[in-house]
Amino acid sequence: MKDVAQRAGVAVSSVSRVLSGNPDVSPVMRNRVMDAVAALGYEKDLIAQGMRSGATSSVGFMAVDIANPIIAAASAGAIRELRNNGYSLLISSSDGSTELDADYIRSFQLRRVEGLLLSVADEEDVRTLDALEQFTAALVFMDRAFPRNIKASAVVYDHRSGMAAAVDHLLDLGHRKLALINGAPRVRPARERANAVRQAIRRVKEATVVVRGGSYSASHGYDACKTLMGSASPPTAIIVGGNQILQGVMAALVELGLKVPDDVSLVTLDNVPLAEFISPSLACVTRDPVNMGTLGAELVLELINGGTPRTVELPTTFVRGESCAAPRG
Amino acid sequence: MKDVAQRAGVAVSSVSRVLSGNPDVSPVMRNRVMDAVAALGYEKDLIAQGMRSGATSSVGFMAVDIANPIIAAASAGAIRELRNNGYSLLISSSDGSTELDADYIRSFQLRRVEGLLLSVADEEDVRTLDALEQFTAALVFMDRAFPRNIKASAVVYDHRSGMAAAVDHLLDLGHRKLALINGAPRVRPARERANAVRQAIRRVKEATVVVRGGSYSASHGYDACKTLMGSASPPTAIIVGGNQILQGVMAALVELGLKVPDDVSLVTLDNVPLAEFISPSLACVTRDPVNMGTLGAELVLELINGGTPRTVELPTTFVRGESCAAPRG
DNA sequence: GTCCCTTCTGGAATCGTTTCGATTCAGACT
DNA sequence: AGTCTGAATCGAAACGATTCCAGAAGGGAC
Repeated sequence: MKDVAQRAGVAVSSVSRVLSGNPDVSPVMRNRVMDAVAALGYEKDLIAQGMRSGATSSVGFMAVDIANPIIAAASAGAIRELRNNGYSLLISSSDGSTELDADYIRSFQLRRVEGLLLSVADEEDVRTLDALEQFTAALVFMDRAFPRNIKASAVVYDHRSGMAAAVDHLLDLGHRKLALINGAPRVRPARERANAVRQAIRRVKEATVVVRGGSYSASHGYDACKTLMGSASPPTAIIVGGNQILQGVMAALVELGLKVPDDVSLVTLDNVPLAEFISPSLACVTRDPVNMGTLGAELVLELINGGTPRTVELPTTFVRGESCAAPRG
Repeated sequence: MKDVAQRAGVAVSSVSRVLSGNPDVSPVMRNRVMDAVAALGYEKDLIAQGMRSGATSSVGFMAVDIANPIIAAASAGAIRELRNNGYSLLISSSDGSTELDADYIRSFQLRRVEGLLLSVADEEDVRTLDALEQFTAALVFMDRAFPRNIKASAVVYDHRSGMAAAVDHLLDLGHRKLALINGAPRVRPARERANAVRQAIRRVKEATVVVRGGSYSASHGYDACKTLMGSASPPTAIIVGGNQILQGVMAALVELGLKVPDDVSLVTLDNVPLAEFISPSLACVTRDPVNMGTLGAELVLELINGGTPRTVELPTTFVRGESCAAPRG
């Protein structure tokens, strides 16, 4: 910029005014500066701008696992929305480690992001909560609960309605012994699903449900499924709380020689792309993950521009499939 | 930092020295400064540091579609590796738009990233190439070819060996009319696959292959499959060049009432998580996408630290499946 | 006591912008 | 001619850190 000023024979402040579209510049000045800019191939330095203005035009995105298709889709939505508003996205992936979660929050803070979209690995982790309390920029939780003292917006799914519809369907088919193989109970979605299922089942007096919490992993699905199906009175229907878990469940069912839906009915989560070609087709509770990212980005921009925190709820839908049938006998 | 200096009764330069681990500080000075830092809750400003030193400790990641599971997995690998070296990752997703590609490259440049990992949407696009020539930081291409005049490292897949093995298998089963429903020919992987298939088929004189290029989309797969199978002499085996394309192909086959492998054999790409539960099991050419991200990150760090550009090749493997059988008759 | 050397510390310049107050100058008015 | 106004421009300070240079102590050796 100094070079540009020198070449144009003007002061750096004038160059800055021209480049920032300040109206107090004469046409002749504008031309001289623009010529010099073109001649020297000058490019502004966003770092220096950010340093001066305090606005880095960047937002952080904290995911448990960016390779998870649901989260990847959400990030794609956020990237799009933020790009349209001149913001860049810094992404992290904690791989489920709560220490990394806390570290990342601090790291984003040091980088002076203007906002943070996050799905923490554990809502109750002290280190994470500490880091969040220190955090000063805009905060938007994605499908997570957070303590009152933290001022933040949130975008959450209405897991209850989708789950309730699934349970209703199973009850209507005649199932009375259900099981939910759930994810980590320390995050909102798993809690909501468990609560929804427990509540929906009350409609039929003699119906019962077993909830098996664990991690969002194939191994948890595998173990839980084997245990459940090997018990004295196994469930006639299983609701699977995550696409990773599903893999383990499917593997376990194959090993046990159990057929879906003949031996056990199955409801799963988040229709993954090729699932429609699995036979029998899988009944599932779906949602629009891209939307979560888009909305999250909108909320964070709102906060950055001085808006007040608010929570937005997105729907989930139950989709029937051949994997659900009346129980035997 | 000024506040810290004032509270400790020392100069800012001394505070900086203490905090940056400069050996020229007395223990008493160190203690006074550290006390003041703790008392004031001081946190360094990475923006200001970056401005002064020119090192932003950030790297860009440019994907065609971050929601694609392969790319998402690669980004997860890159994030992990970069995090371990103190770098943050800025992610973009161009949704296949070449203009956005060029814009993003410039945007990363303005943000002074120290390196860029990228998969461009079109290797030959002029605007993209222009932007790349202007780009001054470290450059690592992910499974893309690039012109000689651009100094960059690259991590590429050996698509040929996996594809050749697939073709060999089909030829051995007796197939003589193959088809490859391919992605966009303006990027390396699609070109490599097409070339590999054309070359491998020569082993058997009377064998032929039709290559149908297009986009990496379900609709392309659907259209191409319908056209191919509706032709006078349809192929007896189809190789599908992408997981999005596969969806369209599967849908088309269902509509046409064609059974795999009875009516047509199928080889696909990039075993997606639940594919193993699709019946018949899908033969596919697989690779390790996380590795691409990890290696890409290593290469970019190498360049940042003054290393010379180099290209690393990763293997692909053909995995047999029930979707391949001898052709009818 | 002087000189030199080492060790530590302070002050100032610097990175690339933006912005504020000051300055210049042309033209209008008295 | 003198004063005033407003537009256009300039110079300098500031953002928050790092780093170089100079200088101040302190310790030994003579």
